[in-house]
Amino acid sequence: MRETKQKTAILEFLRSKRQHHSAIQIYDAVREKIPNISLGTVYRNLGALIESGEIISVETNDKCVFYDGFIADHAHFVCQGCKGIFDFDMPTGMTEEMKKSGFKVSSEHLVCYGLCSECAKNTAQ
Amino acid sequence: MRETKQKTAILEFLRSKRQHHSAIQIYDAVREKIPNISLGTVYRNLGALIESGEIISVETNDKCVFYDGFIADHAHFVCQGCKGIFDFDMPTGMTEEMKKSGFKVSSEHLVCYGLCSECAKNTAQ
DNA sequence: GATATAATGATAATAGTAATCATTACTGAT
DNA sequence: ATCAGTAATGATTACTATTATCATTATATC
Repeated sequence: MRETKQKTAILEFLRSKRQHHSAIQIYDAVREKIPNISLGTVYRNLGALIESGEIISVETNDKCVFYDGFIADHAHFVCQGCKGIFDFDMPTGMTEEMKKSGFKVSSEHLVCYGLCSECAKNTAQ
Repeated sequence: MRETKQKTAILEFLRSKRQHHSAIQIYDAVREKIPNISLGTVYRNLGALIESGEIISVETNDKCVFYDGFIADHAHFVCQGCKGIFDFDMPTGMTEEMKKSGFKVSSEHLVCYGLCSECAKNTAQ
């Protein structure tokens, strides 16, 4: 995998923001640095970066995919009110049962849905 | 929500098989009973059944969506070898941290990736 | 059974992502 | 530093899964 300014810009953007971004959001952000970057290049690099383990992706219920440059094991919470994505520690001891069955777990994706503290406060009457 | 033979057939199929099926697989299976059912109807009913909580959906890494008529809380394991989907108990005590933060958790989706016992055995040299 | 209307089948439309291909630009050897 | 080989790019087209549209059909209520 060669070093290109497009790939570097995408990775730097994802690492600079502790948030989750869709492919188009990344495209828009990177275009400020590389105005003529192609959306295809963004998708190609996101795929390659996932493949190499430099970023991860989060798929939410409504078929949206978000990319995350923070790769330490963590769970995601999707707020159905404000649509925000929040990080949480991954619960431990989760894969015990699977390992017992002889399964080799290479990654685990935990996404929870509900209301964040703010939205929960506002909907309570 | 009205009772239709299309909806009944979809739900019965999903409940009869303890496996996970994509929309097209469901379409093909139900077409044996209702040959002229439309794929749009399948999608419409799958959406409605998810909405009403009668089935659940599992999104895997490679953008495939599978539907599951077994709705008791459980985690999914996707084998990257044979592409099979396996069920596991959902680990307990998982949402403690989220609840402590004032978050209201309504559902949790845990998908793990790796190799099932069979595929792990075959790839070990 | 007649009526109201939700759901259907057929089709077209959309959105997100992947493939194509000529051109550009990294990288390693000279 | 220059060059050659080739991986990655931008522009575009193609694809696939899903959703919307709409006239027609079938379900539930009276």
